[in-house]
Amino acid sequence: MNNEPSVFIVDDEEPIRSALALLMESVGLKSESFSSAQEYLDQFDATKPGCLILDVRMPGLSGLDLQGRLGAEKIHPPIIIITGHGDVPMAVRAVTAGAVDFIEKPFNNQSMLDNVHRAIEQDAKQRGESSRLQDVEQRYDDLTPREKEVLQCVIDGKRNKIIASEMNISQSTVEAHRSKVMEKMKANTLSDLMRMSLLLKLIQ
Amino acid sequence: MNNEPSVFIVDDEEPIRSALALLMESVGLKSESFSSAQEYLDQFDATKPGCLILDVRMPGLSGLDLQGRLGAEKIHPPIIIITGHGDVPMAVRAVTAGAVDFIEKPFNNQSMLDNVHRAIEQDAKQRGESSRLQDVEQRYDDLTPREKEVLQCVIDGKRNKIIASEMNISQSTVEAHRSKVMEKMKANTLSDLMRMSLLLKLIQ
DNA sequence: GGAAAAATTAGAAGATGTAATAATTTATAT
DNA sequence: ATATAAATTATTACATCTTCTAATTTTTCC
Repeated sequence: MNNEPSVFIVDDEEPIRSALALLMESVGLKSESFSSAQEYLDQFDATKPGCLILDVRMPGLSGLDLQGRLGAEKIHPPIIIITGHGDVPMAVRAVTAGAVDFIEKPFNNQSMLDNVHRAIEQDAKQRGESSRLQDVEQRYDDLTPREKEVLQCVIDGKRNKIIASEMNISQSTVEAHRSKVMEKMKANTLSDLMRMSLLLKLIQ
Repeated sequence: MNNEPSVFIVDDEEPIRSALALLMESVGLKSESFSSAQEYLDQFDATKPGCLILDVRMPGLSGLDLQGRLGAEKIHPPIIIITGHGDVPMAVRAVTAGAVDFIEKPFNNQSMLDNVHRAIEQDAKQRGESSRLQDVEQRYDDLTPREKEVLQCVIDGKRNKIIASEMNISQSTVEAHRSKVMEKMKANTLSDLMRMSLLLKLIQ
């Protein structure tokens, strides 16, 4: 597997693409260029780390459209938007939709690199969090329906006795489910279990 | 106590202030107007619910300056920024600093009202969360240093025996501290305690 | 210096949770 | 229909946590 982050450059103007590619190369960053949003989407692979430099105005899918599509993905590279003729509402929309930056052309090379580095760091961070989450989600999915019920009761702080009477089963059964839950979730302590339940948003 | 939310209007131009005040009155919203950022700051009261409509360009403290000051407060009303001559970088800066919106004059009355209502809702929500948090913080502050240490160990999932040996005290002492912690924090169960510790960011 | 708060310890009784083992009854799916 | 997984129960022994009572030592503050 290749862990090295890439800068994905999506712009319909060739000179911009090569200028950005060159800029990235100059600091040892790998880059991949695409001349349209669709072309990027076609090869999109959620597992590839990096960040995205995206032009707003392009034939076909616009940059903001692409941003919208990516927003539906579980994880995607942080997006830096560049534009030749941006207006304020467009910038506000892009940033509130989660873009890490919105930069007007012509941009300053150094500040672009700063932004790229920050975005790549952010990507690495959220990618780490996401992989932990997926681990835990996998374990949770392995629980049987009954075990999930018991888990919910446990994180609500209910005693085994209470759980048993609420579920109309014996305390022994609750204990059996509970120990299965701990085993399957790989939790050593109740607080482990609570921390995982947090990630899974079973709490609050 | 007065729970009714206010729209705080901060703009150096009188006509804008009265237009906005009138607009708010037309939908039954209370408003308070200020002709400068300093004037608003002088009367600022974190306990007053509502939202803030803020002009960027003003003599003295600018809108963005005021936004920065408020950002240092524990809680403040959501900020809607309005501007006559905004540029993209300014908008990006304001939104990434947490402004809920950045609107250019002249604005559409209806969309302004929509934004105001959304902001007031958001304020009510974060105000509720913040008051729960303050409750819990108050209780936490009442813990003695030793009790705080024990609490940290407990939420790390350590057993009393382990805590005792790590702190070089007897298990009885740990039990004593622990029960004091539960009592002072008003936690009935371990999961109550974990939930509160989350709010306090003692976890992760 | 002395009052008040905090930290410390112990012991005992009872509640609660855990682990290991074993067995029966229900689903579920091929 | 029949393996397989899930759900159910019980028992025993042990570990752990909780509560209560009572007391001593140490700090802290006025």
